[in-house]
Amino acid sequence: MLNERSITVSQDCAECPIRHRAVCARCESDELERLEEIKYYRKFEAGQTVIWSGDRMDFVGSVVSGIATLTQTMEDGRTQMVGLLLPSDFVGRPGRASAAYDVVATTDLVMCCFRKSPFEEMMRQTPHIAQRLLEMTLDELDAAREWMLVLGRKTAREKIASLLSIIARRDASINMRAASSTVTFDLPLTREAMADYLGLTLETVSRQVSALKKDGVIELEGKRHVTVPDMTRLLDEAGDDSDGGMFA
Amino acid sequence: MLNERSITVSQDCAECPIRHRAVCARCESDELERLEEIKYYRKFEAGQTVIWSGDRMDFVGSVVSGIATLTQTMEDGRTQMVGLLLPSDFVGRPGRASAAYDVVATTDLVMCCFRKSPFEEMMRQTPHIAQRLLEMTLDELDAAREWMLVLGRKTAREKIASLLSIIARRDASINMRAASSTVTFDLPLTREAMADYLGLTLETVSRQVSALKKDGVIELEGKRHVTVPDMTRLLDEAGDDSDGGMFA
DNA sequence: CGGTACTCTTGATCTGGGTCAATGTTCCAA
DNA sequence: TTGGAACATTGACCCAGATCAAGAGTACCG
Repeated sequence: MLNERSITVSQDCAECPIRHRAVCARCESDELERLEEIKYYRKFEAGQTVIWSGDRMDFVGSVVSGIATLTQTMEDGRTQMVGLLLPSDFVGRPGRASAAYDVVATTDLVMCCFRKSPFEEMMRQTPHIAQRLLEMTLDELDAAREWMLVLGRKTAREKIASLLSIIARRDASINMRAASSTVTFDLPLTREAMADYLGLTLETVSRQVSALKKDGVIELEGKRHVTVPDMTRLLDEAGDDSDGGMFA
Repeated sequence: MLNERSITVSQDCAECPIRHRAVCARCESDELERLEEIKYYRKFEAGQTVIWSGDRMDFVGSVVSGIATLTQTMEDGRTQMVGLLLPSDFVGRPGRASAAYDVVATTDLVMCCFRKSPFEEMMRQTPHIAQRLLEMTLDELDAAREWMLVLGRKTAREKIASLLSIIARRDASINMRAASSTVTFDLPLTREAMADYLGLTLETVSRQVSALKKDGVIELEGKRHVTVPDMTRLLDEAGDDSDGGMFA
């Protein structure tokens, strides 16, 4: 969830490099071969549900392209997004039979899945897979805790700025114009999804986005295309301590 | 953080059983011996800081007795607790040099620590330690995400009830009177600490605790000693879906 | 085209929880 | 036994964000 995971695409595993790197950092050939045997792809359209909370989940996997969300819902319908799954992020829990959250594709989505029991077996035999997974899980835990601060203590404006910062930062490597701090990206979420992530209502999200626009912190082209003329300013609005250790 | 970790005390590692079980579920004798070599104890008084966010952290460890909190603070002083460390909970991150959060003892605290680099070395050599740690980290991640729902979507009253539920549940095995759903425990946190955990102010915490008392959901003896006459009622107030999968 | 179904924006009003302030309760130390 | 420090309660008032309501784009389909 929202970590910077310096995934370098390896030449040796051409077909599905991101997942292999995500699962097995060292990418040794025999392991890759074994992973190859138990893997398969699944595609989803924007809006489709990958899995419902409580359903049997007999695979683990990672996002190849597109974006998915992890959400929890209370009986009365209040929902909270608890994770945003971006390419290379891992889903599923070795050693648990059913899904703990709803996983929904917010854009068209391709996932690379591994059948769970052979994957678990392989994890038992291949120590550094468990170590890699531990590393990734610790990153997610940090991200979740960072988000607890956002949810518990930030104002609506700071929340929006925080969300925009992470999305911007993750696209930064791709879109940042050299020597400038200008960043441009497309919002992969509706106002409602943003609200669910931030613990706000969609009206408040809309108002605060408008306010940030009016104040020149961001520029909007259409509803979804965002330009941040000055990232420093945005980070400042987010209330992050300078550098923005957020999601690092 | 707040997971039920069915730690059974093993006879073979009498001196410091909880940590060994926490770190190494299978508890084989040669590994225990190696852990023994690199472990040491640290004691803290209530209120002492174990480590400040950003400080070099050259150990990992787990809580033997007492309670510690994990908190983040913004420059302007707003603070959010992101974890509650109870006996058997693990602290520290293999592969990271500095602490990400302030760790503070809220009661007298004993920790069992392992020097980080030999521990990491051992983890490399002993696969199931990494697997055990992965399991624990996944539990913590679930707990953190569960808490995101509390912070983002629950009302003040529900937040208080949620917090009381977890504390009650964790003490349940010890204090629950057979065949009754009555639970009694001491709050290990000040009103302010509760507020920091719940994303509220201490005044609101105080008011809601009083309200739950007035409505007969809880009984108070002094400020800290709580009796829950009917756990079902409390869980209901917390808005948890029936069973209370929370922190399970 | 015109319709209908989303998604988003904006306004008006209400309210839960924050803020400010005063008072209570323990408990310890002088 | 009294003073003070830390923790807790309670009241009065206020405001950020929720709620309710009315449009405005935008896109797709018959």
